[in-house]
Amino acid sequence: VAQTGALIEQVSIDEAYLDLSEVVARVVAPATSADRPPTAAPGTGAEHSGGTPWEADDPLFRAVPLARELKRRIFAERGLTASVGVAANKLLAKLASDFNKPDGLTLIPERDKALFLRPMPVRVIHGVGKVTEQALNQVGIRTVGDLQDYPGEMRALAGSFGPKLKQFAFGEDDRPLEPGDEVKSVSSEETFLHDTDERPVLRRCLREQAEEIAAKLKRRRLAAKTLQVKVRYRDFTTVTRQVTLEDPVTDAGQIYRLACFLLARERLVSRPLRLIGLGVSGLGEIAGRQLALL
DNA sequence: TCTGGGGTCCTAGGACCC
DNA sequence: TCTGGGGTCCTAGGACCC
Repeated sequence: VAQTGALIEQVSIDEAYLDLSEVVARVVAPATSADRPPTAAPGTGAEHSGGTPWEADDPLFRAVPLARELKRRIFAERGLTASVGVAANKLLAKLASDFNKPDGLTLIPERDKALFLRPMPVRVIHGVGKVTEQALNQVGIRTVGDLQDYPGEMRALAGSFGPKLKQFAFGEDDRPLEPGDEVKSVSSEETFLHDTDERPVLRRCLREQAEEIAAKLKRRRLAAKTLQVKVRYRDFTTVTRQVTLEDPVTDAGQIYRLACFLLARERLVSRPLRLIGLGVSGLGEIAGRQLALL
């Protein structure tokens, strides 16, 4: 699929969005109806043929053979099944891929999307976690359909995510694919088997974490402006402290020393720790030399 | 579920600047 | 200086995702 020239956004180690719109435009023959996968809308058959004309979904159907081929290749080369969702945007594609999990191929047609979403719990929407779910439940919103019908101000329920959430509820999503692979932060943390405040143990741990982080920075030729330490206590309270540096750091020694300095200054190891961690952000290309402004 | 690890993005307050 | 407005950067915490 990569060879087709599709735009790819890698989300994680085993998940990615592919924009096949260019590719599909070049595909000659539309898929035959025999090639179509089952569409996902549960209990919604042909009864709503009005609205969006069927032609709008044509590009989606054309992508299906590509999705099949992708699954076949993954299995042939890795022995792994994969789930693929075909839809007109990221939100729906993700939902579709989740729909038939172990080895699925699901298409959500444009003309069915709002209806397809209605019976689903709000939690299926990307960006709605435990807290937002609670907030929505509080006002009686349980399904995406409830969300669609809710007349109130979404901002009050979900903050700045509110307006977007409303759009999502109708299956509308205009987020572009982001093919870049820039890293914004690098971190390392460890939870101990037994809580500890023994300095040698903590130091060894920090040392390793600093080295891990430095190695990653080095690989990407990055330097970090901000360094953060994190500790967690027995009661699970978690505290972070950070410093922003004048001169970005790159090497393990610097990172380690700064971490020790922060921990000491803030007296964070006054009780045994369950977790200790280290992270850097404010990443930028390593300064080879400062170029003259011209 | 006595709660891992590596990330991204948002929020809110404060310092500081013009 | 009993007190504006707009902006940036920094800090700490938290929601969410895989």
